[in-house]
Amino acid sequence: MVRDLRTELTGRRFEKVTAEHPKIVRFPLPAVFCRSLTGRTVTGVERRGKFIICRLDSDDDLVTHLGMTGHLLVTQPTVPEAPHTHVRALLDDGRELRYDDARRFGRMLLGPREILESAHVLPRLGIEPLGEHFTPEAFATALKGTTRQLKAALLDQSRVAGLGNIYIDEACHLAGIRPTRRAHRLRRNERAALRDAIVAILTTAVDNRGSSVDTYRDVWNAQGKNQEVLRVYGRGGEPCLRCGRALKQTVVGGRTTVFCQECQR
DNA sequence: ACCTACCTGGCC
DNA sequence: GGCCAGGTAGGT
Repeated sequence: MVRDLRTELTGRRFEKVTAEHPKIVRFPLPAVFCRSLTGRTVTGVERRGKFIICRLDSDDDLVTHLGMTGHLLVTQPTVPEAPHTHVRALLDDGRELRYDDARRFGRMLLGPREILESAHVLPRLGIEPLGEHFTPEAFATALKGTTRQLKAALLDQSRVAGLGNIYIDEACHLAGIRPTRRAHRLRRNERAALRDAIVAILTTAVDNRGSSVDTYRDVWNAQGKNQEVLRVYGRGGEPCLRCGRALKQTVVGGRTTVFCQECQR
């Protein structure tokens, strides 16, 4: 999404902005948010964990988290709006940036980077799994000092940033490690395998333009195709693609979890 | 470190 | 009607 937004939005100016729900537009108040965004030009688009960051010429950042069901769409204004559209921003090329989110678990924030980071508006985030610093040593540090189950530790955004329910199950299966293991008990070689699996799973998912398991859509409202290559997520009770044994479905870290009792130890 | 709440929609 | 869903955030 960030790559597509970078292409679509960099150099574009926001002409007219409307926003309602203060639950979605969390900071500042929606009226101030709209006023501050109007007339601003996007200078770049970045990502940190699951946060999408649009850099503006005002030195503010427009920060978006999609939650479970959020969509950022770049569309012609003539296209009918999704039912739960909360933010609209008319662009200087005649198109519109829209945020819709049925469950309203997502949010948008606008302000100087330091303010968003300092004032507890944005949470503390851990290491970037697709960054150059995601070494076996850094991964070991991230998993050190927690007795939690491996999956619960990986869901913790302050340890590794950006992993969620789908890709954690996928990476654990690829690495042959049970998500129920205690995070600090992994052997060095297991951690190395898991680190490589995380990078591989995420890289493939991005190449495949995301997992449209349910409502995920890209900025042009198109589905990804990574859901077609998922190994375990959503396949509880079905045969493991590696060994054929029925995949086990349980709950780990409060989330539905699927793994292979044969291939994952 | 764990549990529940927050929301709507889709499925059974 | 009840249950489940890509994710936090806040209380205990």
